Amino acid sequence: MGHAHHITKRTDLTSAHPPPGLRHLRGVNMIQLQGFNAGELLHSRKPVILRKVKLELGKTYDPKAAEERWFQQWIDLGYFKADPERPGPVFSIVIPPPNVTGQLHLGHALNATLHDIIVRMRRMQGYNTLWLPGTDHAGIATQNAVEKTIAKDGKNRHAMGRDAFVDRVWEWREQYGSRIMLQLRRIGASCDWSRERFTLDAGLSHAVNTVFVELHKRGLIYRDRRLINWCPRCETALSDLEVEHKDTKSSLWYIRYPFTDGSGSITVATTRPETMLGDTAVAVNPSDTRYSALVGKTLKLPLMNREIEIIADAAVDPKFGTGAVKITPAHDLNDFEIGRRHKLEQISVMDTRARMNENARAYQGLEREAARKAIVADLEAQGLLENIEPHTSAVGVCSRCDTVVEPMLSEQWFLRVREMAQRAMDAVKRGDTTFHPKFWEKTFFDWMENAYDWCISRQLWWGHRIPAYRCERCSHFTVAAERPPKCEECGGTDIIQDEDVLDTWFSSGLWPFSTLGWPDETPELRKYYPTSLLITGFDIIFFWVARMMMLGLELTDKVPFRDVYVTALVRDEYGKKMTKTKGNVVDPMDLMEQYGTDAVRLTLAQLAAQGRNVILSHDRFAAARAFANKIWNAARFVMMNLEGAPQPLPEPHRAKLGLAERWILARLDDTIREVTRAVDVYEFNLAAMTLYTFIWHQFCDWYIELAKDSLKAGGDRQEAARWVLVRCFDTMLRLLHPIMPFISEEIWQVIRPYLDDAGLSQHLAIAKFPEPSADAWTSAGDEAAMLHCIEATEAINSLRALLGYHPGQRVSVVMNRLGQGIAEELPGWRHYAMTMAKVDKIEIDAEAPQRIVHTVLPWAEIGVAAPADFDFDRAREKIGKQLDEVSKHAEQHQKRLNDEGFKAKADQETKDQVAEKFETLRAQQRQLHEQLNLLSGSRA
RNA sequence: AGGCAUGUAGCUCAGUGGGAGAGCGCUUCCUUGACACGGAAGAGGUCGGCGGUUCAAUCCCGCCCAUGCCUACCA
Repeated sequence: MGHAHHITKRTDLTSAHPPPGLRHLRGVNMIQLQGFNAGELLHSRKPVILRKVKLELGKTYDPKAAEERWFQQWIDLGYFKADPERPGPVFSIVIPPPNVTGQLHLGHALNATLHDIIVRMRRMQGYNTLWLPGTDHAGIATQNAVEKTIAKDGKNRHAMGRDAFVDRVWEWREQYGSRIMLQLRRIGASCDWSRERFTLDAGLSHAVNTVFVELHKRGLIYRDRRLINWCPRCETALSDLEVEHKDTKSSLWYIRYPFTDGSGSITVATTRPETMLGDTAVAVNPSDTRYSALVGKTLKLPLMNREIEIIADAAVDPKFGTGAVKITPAHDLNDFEIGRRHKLEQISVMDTRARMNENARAYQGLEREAARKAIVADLEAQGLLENIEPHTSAVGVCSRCDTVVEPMLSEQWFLRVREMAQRAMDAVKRGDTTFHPKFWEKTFFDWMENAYDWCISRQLWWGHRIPAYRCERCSHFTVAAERPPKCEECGGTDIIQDEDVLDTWFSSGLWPFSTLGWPDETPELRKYYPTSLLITGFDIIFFWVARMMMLGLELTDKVPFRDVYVTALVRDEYGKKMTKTKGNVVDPMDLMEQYGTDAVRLTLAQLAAQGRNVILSHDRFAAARAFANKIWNAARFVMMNLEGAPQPLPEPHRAKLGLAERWILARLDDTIREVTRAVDVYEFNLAAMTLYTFIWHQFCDWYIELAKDSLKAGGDRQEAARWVLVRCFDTMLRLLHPIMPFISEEIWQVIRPYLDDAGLSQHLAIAKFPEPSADAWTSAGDEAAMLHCIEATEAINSLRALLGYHPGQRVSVVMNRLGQGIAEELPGWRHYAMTMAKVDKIEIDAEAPQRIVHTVLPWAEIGVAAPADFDFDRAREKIGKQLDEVSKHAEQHQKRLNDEGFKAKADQETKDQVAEKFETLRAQQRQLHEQLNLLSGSRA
């Protein structure tokens, strides 16, 4: 609900533009394709060639038109299809498969955006690129979802029977399984959609069976009876990872256990009185002198009248409770271990739904909680309850249904992980696989070092049936990919397949190679495995990344991916995790509707800094939408000025480029370098920021403004400006395309006819990614000149505002005390500054007339004539402030220069720099003093 | 209980061993022929605290505080 209010609020604030439904009334962008219409293009299955595009652009960018226009064309033309036969460097990536029943949430949107950015960039850079999409059957999650659904019709899976229920789940999958894939297309994901996989596919199931049989043969998969985590609601075993710990307020009960000889009692403290029915000992620490005399004594277990012994075990903490612990090997992992050491009997007192069983005698049939109450009451009645203390402990609950997990004795299949974990850690230590950000490697190692064997069997119906066959005669399990004719142990033919299925993460763990055709040596496997990169959230490093590393190395002898980029977790604007129960889930589909897909993608890329959280704010999306609109309008400007221009535009001789042209082309090269570098090292936010700043604050704010004159001038200047505008736009759009694919393609198609068509692709989606020019566009002198131009412009504008000039009014400027070389460079830029700051004349070293307010730059004094009614106190205030600032800095530099340590230890280059800077600041300081005096003189 | 991360402008976040940045918000002015989802000019910060290393620390190191997350078999 919270977020909905904010969306509404934002819409209200910006009511200047209509809600999405009414958008068509205002700035609809109309790109008319001669000979085709967009509807036809969208539905055409045949390759389409765009010949000529005429532009009639509305004032506001309409994302929907572009989004509908291009995606289907890209697909139809097969741009995203991977061909293993194609030569060239490889970039491959498999999607973290979303659950079939899921729909796109912001985590997916972020993830897909980052995938798509790097995949599109690599594709444009000429890599043989594969992005493989697919979904996960998500065993327990999906089964629970379907159970909930059928419960509404009063049905349950047991009544339906296994086959009918599984059919029902498949129906569900048919219904919802493709929803999230369609939503990924909406966000622009350039996957090879012809290679979509599902973890229960025939191919992947074959891989799963193969792996199970192979790992069993290697002795890594085994069957054992031990204490496992059991969800009494789902009625299945769970892995350690599927148990969440929640701090729960409860009590610590102190219970007296009388000695059988009647000589007194020992008091134990427990958080689970109901399991005492299964106690088979009481343990104390061997070094605990309070109890050392009692070890070996027998006790009468209250309520059960069973004899148990006092034993000594080092695992007991003498400081907790009374230092004496009741031991229930069948219901507590710690007790299970102690029980094994002391060969204690294991008495299970609950059934699979956590109700007390026949071993609980009088309490049989009670739920856990009811049994607890009854037992505590009975103990109290017998005077055996010594004390009750409040106590908070971390209770394990099922991560899928929140039911309190019960440690249960059960026979299950396990995967031995220690050796595989070691190998995975070694691979990361060697750098075969690298985590980004690096600190996640520590998390990975921590878990790997402590990994227990993985319980991989589940008492569920939805999943990969375990390829093991139990003999009815001797109970031996024969493991085989196909149903064996007879028991391998006794030769009995009465064998049935294990009812259980595999943990869903078992098949997910094979995903990077099973999707490429493993165990067959397919061309895809040869070409694309190991994959280049895995992008995923940190919440599944253990569940998924670790398992893929272990299984990949074990089965293919290769790491499954070279790099792992761990994304942050998307949170709401209050920093809270988004959950359905909190109702703070923001639907990315709504965001795309409201702001446009490209704006959503840009925002997610900007927020994808290498931290842990991505906090959403609607203002960010609005800013990204404004940016899209800015680009759109820049395109309108360019197109307006290409009226009648030749197609393609001829490239002007370098000598005909003005300073502004050379400067913007140099900035463009900087941008190419920075964006490429940033994406290479997965700094998506930097790539986004770099483009944003270049396009808005360099290209639009400066170059477009400076080009206006040239465009009006005609001739060579017009030709050069047109060419530079188009070249910048072309390059910008190519750089932008990975982040904002729709608007960039939309505009690129319009400017495409003006580009040099040698080797030019039909669509931006497969155009070549830019590389910086071989030769620098600017000299050092050019750079200095433009810097001075910008500083002068800003200084004049600042003075204009101070002096209260109307923005349209032209002013006259005087420049005094020009620094070294300024007079020579000035002719190159003075007209730019005059345009940008609305100046009608600049006088150099003019006889300073009265009523001029100067500002002092390090390389010149710039003055603007004040209007007749100007109050000079305001100017004095401003100059005074400037003087304070400069004095402060000068003082800092002087202090540093006089510092003995600095003189002795700083290197010469630094010293020279500081000394030079100090001289400049001193000069500036003197001039500002003079200005202040002059202003005092001007007051009258 | 351990581990990891974070702490910079009102908000959301970049950033760097030598003069503190962006977006949004705020103030003032402006509909000028691309764009008011715009333009110009501003205000606003002891860079969480305390120590240390260094000629020099917002940045490196240590401790502390706050917040978030993960892990954990104190019954």
